[in-house]
Amino acid sequence: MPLPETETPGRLQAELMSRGLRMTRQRRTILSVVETAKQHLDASQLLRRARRLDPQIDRVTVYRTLGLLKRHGLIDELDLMHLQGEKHFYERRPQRDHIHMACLRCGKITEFESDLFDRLKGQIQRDCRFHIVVTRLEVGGYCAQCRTAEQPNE
Amino acid sequence: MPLPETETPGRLQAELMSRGLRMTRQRRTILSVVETAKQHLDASQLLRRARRLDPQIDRVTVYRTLGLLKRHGLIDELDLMHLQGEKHFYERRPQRDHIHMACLRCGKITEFESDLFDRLKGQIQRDCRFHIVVTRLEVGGYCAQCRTAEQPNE
DNA sequence: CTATAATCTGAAACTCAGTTTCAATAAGGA
DNA sequence: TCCTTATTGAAACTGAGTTTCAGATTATAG
Repeated sequence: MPLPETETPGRLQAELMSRGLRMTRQRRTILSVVETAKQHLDASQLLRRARRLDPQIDRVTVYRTLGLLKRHGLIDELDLMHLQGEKHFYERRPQRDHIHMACLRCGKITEFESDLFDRLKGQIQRDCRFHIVVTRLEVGGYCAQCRTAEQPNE
Repeated sequence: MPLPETETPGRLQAELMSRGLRMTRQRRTILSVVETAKQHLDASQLLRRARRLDPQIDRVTVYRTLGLLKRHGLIDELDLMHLQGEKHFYERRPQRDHIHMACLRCGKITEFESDLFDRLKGQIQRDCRFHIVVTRLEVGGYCAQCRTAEQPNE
């Protein structure tokens, strides 16, 4: 259930430039990796890919650039139910929020958009007088394939 | 917006016993701390409280007991939007799932139950043929008090 | 009421993700 | 081009959580 990829390449760069941030060689490289990623990547995967383009990049620069993108609301940080340790995964902030479902058996991550989710966020803003900046809905369970297979032994 | 506290004390102990697990002095102590906690506690807070009751308890036992409770679905692990580092918080699994809202300014955590959330989970199970085991919906933003105060400087 | 076998605990060492520090470097406006 | 300021990289550090293993404890069988 892949979502449509509608963002134009170079968008992150343009966003950061327009906010008066310096565009360094390292940032350009990291941003291009984030923009072209087809799956959710963690910091070390991002570093590895950035180093293929520019072997001199340090992991500390990756962390700093991720922090920058987070603070500017350009990417979202995911836990994906901590299926694989405590690391975080990143994705460009989508036009419309979606839900991440993580299969506890096969590890597959599925994304899902829903009107009910949009309405729920509206309800939170109204009923709790809470101004939403970021949301994270993660669901752990068993996907259609694994549901029908044998059940987990614990 | 505190939720009603309806669980009976000793419930966690009874649950683990009935599943054939050994009830040690340390586990009893840690479970009683989890059961009587009025807020979301992290592992080190839990350790400190457990040590007031039994100074010999080691942090490794706290982590192991938390893992046990998680695996048995008796507690839920929360990130609370990583407002205070990377640690996790714990709460007894409630009868009905709720949403955690974290104020990015004052750090207050608010809980919220919603029919729309229940319906959304139903939709996920049906439309995605996904068997839900655990959900985590966390929302970051500004609470009613902080919304009206000056806006954050970044 | 022991003896026994399996489980649990504590202490230390370790892992892993992420952060801090600070001197050297690079960006971009004057 | 110069100059100020932001950014980088390398190393050391932090903090949460895990592994290891010998010794202690539990539940149970006799």
